[in-house]
Amino acid sequence: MDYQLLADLLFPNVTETPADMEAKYPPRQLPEGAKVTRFAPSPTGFVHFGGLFPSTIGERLAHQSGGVFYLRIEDTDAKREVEGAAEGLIRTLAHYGVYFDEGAVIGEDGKICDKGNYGPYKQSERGPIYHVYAKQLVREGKAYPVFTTQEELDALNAVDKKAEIKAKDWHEDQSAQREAMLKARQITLEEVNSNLDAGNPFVLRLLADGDPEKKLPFTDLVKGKLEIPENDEDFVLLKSDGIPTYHFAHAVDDHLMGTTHVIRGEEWLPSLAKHLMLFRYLGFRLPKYMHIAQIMRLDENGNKKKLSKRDMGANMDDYSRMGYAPACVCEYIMTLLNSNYEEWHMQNAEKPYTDFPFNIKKMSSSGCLFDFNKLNDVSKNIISRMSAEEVTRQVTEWALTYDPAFGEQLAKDPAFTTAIFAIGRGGKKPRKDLATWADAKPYMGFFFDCKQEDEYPEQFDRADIRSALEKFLASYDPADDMSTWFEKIKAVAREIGYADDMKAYKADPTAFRGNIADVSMFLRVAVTGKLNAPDLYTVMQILGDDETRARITCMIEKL
RNA sequence: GGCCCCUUAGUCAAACGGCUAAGACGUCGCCCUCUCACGGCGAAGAUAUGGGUUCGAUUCCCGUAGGGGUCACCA
Repeated sequence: MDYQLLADLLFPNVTETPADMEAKYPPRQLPEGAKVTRFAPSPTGFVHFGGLFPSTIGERLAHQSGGVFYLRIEDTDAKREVEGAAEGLIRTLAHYGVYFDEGAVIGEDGKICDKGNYGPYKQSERGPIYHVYAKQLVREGKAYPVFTTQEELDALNAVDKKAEIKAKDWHEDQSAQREAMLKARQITLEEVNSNLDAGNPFVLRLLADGDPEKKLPFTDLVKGKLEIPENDEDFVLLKSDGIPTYHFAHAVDDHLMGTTHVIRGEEWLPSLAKHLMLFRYLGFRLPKYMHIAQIMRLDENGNKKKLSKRDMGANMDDYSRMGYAPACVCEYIMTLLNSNYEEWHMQNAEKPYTDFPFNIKKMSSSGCLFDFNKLNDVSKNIISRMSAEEVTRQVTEWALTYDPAFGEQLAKDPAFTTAIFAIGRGGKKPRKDLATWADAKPYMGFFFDCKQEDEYPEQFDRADIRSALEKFLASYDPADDMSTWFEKIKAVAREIGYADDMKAYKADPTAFRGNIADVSMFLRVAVTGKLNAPDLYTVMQILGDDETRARITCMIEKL
């Protein structure tokens, strides 16, 4: 077989050589130790948690080392591409602090464009580059074409691959495939010519020289030492439309773009042997690999499953809707990424997570379950340390989008809203009431809208309650300081036969009709409509004399 | 089914072969307390399993089981 002739037949228009490519995309000039990483999504939908995870790692590693983090759009499957997905991806990522130095960016016109010297950054625009290397492989006898008629191709496209594979017998299928592969390798120049003349499309397959009986030692930065069987599958390099498969594009792009660390999900581990082979065939230096464990969820049988796009908590846009602040999600991700993050954070509470020295060695090699409990805890801590102004701003912004009526109430008087969120904030032991912005309404909505959410417990005499409210009203003075205010409540308690001191009450409960906590509760329900609320003195202060009295009066009338 | 990866409490996880196996979240109890929240104290709860190597194994090796992933002209 004359491989040079075959190469010219297959790629008559390719005149450039790999050397030309190398010259066009020279190695990056970066300081020692600088890492070049990328996020390479296929634009098939929204960003999900499982995508934010590796992109955060890439961002951290690159920026922490003075390297480059770039975005490459892997749009080699036109069938699955979703219009506008890439733009959405970039915006969502930016929302979570993942920004790119280079690659596909959103231009002033709102459309995707390139930034950087190693583009194009959309794989669909890199066809000629792939073809240079494809031709080279053919020239060296390392790749060969397999022709298909248009009808066969249509039939191929029609079947649901995944369903088909599940249904068939693996053994039988494998030997059949192997046989077909061996046969396809025997293609002659005559056959190539006649197929080309007939206008039949072809795929380019790699001529695999591996023996799966032999194990290839490999060190993954996350998984550690691995043994992978050599690849013996003549996998597809170029699809019949001339567009590369992931495998081929990965090798060419990450080589030319100078990626030093390939960060991807562990679902790529089974095809790693293919990639090692490709890099070897192409004469490319191998990047470091980090195969990170998947984020899992529990299925209905209690088994762990890969967190997939349809799952609750997968779509990052859901977090916005649920009212999680981006900073909280980022921190939660950091706790999953590096187990010592929390410890560091406790000692460096005021520093941003980007100051944390992220360490590859601290990454877990096993998949973790997504835990809303933990997210909420992380979230409460962060929000508890925010200023009242910041909370007001963010809650208002969230509510205006997802609960407009409430949002407008919050926005009407920002000083009032801020005063509410300032309750119990700022000290060493701040309140932790909010995990999400959506928690705000149940927490402090009563300031705007006093619904009777909770009833007085049955055991209390309505006459006692009425009497307590009336007596309080008679003595209430908004100018009182907190202890005076409380003394007055104590006085009310005594007057209606309730204990004004909890210790005295606990010592002999039968001596009283109730206690000071009960009296406070009478007031609380009247003023807030709830059994539980933040400090009642402050609540009354914020509500103001008129509103406080109005609410208590209203309750007295209802009793 | 073949191959690969993974396995310490419900969850996330420490413990370069060496105490009584950390810590955090969650759960429960007590304290503080005008309720809630915060905070404090405490409790329950784990090395999947069987062998080996070793004075000694969560740690190293082998088997088993369980879980996950993957096996496309998808990424």
